[in-house]
Amino acid sequence: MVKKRVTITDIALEMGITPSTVSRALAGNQRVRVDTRERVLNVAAKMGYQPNVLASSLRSGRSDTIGMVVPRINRHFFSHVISGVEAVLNPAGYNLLISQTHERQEHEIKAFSTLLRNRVAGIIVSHSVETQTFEHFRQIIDEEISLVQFDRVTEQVPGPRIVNDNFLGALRSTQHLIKNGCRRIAHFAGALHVNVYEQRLDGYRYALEQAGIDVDPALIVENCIVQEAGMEAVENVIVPQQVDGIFAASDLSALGAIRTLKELNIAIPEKVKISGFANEPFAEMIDPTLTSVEQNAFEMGNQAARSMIESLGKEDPVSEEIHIPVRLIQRRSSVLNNSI
Amino acid sequence: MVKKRVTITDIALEMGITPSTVSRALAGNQRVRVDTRERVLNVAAKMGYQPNVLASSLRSGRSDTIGMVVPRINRHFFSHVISGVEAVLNPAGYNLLISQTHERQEHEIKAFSTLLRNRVAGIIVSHSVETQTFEHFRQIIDEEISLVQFDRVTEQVPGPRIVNDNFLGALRSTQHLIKNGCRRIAHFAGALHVNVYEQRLDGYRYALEQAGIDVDPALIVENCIVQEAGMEAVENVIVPQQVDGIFAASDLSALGAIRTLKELNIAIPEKVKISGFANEPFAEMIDPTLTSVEQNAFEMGNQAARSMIESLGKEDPVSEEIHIPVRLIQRRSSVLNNSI
DNA sequence: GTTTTTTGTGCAAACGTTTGTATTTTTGTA
DNA sequence: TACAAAAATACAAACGTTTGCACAAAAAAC
Repeated sequence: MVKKRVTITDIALEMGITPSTVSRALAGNQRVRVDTRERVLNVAAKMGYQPNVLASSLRSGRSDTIGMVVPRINRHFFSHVISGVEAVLNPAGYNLLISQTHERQEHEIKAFSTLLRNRVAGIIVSHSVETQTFEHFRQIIDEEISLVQFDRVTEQVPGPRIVNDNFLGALRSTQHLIKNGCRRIAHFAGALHVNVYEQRLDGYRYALEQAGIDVDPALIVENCIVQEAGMEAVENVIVPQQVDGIFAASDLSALGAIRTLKELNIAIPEKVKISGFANEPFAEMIDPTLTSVEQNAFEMGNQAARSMIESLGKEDPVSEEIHIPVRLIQRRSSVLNNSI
Repeated sequence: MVKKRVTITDIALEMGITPSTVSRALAGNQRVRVDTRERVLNVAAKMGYQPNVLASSLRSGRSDTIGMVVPRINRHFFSHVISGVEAVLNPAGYNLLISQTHERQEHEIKAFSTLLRNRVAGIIVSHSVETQTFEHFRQIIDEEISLVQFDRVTEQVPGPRIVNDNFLGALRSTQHLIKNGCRRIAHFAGALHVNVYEQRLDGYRYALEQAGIDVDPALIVENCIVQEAGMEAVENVIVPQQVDGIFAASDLSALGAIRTLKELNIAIPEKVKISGFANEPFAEMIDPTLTSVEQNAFEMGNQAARSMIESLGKEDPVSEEIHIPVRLIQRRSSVLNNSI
């Protein structure tokens, strides 16, 4: 099904010179005369030459393809990170090979394998929620392929980690609820072995402690990040425990809570104040609008790409952690008066 | 930066056999004895062998990488199509190389070039909004690379086209407004050189004609697909023209209209009924909830991938058009009583 | 027991580049 | 004009596979 394509040998034959000269001319090598370079470029263009990246990478041992492994491409946050990575990598001459894990470690392992087989120069990854062991990173590290982690990361693997300031976001968010009069504040947490949810819980705890409020374990709802979980939590925790504030680690569970509270005619924000996390697009569209912590996914992608490019130039990976600032966006779900 | 990796030659040396036998064993070739195959597999696993796709593709002339070109990765619709493509392609052993055009034809051309250089087996593409000429598809066609178009497509390029049933969606949507009592129905259209928007306009027109309602050009607002455009259109068209129904080609412009109408205290759906297109996640979250035409992006991706795989097996491309069914979802923005 | 067929391996070339080294051409200098 | 130095080009090997063909050993047929 594939036609034969024009190669540098074809160009060389056409011009009566050698493939090596053509190669050097195309590469902009200094050792080829200016006018021959221009002639080569002309003939190449005329013949519709497209360099064969496979052959080039094979011979040179260099690759301009970066692999990216994310839980789900079609999640708002991740698709924006991807976009941010692409925005930096493409102009720099790199391509992106993308795999999704669907939150399965098994798929993560397969994805790594595929990327290694494709001889990517580096891998940008955010762990699947299942991922708690890291032996499958061994091969990447052993083969000295640059590795950049973002969002869901671990210190057990070397290389740069690009993360949101989850702790600060949670801290500010909880402080905001306290400042607005909440005293019994619940937390909808995620899976606590994942760094982002652990840190959000820490921020929540710290805010309470600073304010002299006891942390009540009964008010911490684990694995509460989807809408349905938020709904159930209202029945099981919010109402029985007489909660007056909710800091949700996810906008979706916050949404679930809002919906159920509205059904029960419990006034938001009068009776219960709510803030979420991620500032999903719907946060400003629902009624009441949802206070949330904005995380700059696009910028996170930019930074991940920049760290990757930097890593590619270095011998040994630097295991720094880079924080992308977050911002609390106050909306009606947590503020009484109409001043916002 | 890249360590030397284990090759089939290393395996062959280790076992005292020949690289060709190793190659055949790994490929599952019949001509190699069963027990040697198993021994090879064992040694390969033990040595941590990862086949070099570059070398393999270079030699065999075959590629298991598919390129995908979309306007924007981080748009809800496209990210779901990508996900759908991936869901079919990955299990079939293909990889996805993704580029975004940011709606620029110039980037589309560059993306094609990149994919060709990477010797992809096929390209799945949805045009940028700028794309009105198609010479840059020439090279893809000439090199006999499989091409599948989706959503934004043209008949000027051969190969399968996977599209939503835009006409039917628009027809049903407009009929729905008519059935609910609207007589002066405006249409927020997109760029009419793009097939999807053209077809939505056609569906709108056809519905009016069938109902014996004159099509008033003053009620057709072109290039009205972002929120701001919807807002402006309320001031410029909806109010002055005493419109009682809006069929928007985009949920975003519908949202803009809703917001401005609410500001002007014009009751929805009592005074103006509205329906959008795409069924974005926010459609069921805003107030009032937005009637919209659901398009199955994930399924569209599945189908695009299936068509691609099919194309790869064929000599000549079949230029069929495959329609993904759409569904009108009735919500409060267009229906008076509470029965929905 | 010899010949034919089958089965399993090995050999070597090829895919399209890049790149170290050798060779030729050009340039500069005496 | 001759000669060395510098510049430009050519040669050939290599990257890691795949694959047609040759070949040997084993199995089957006579």
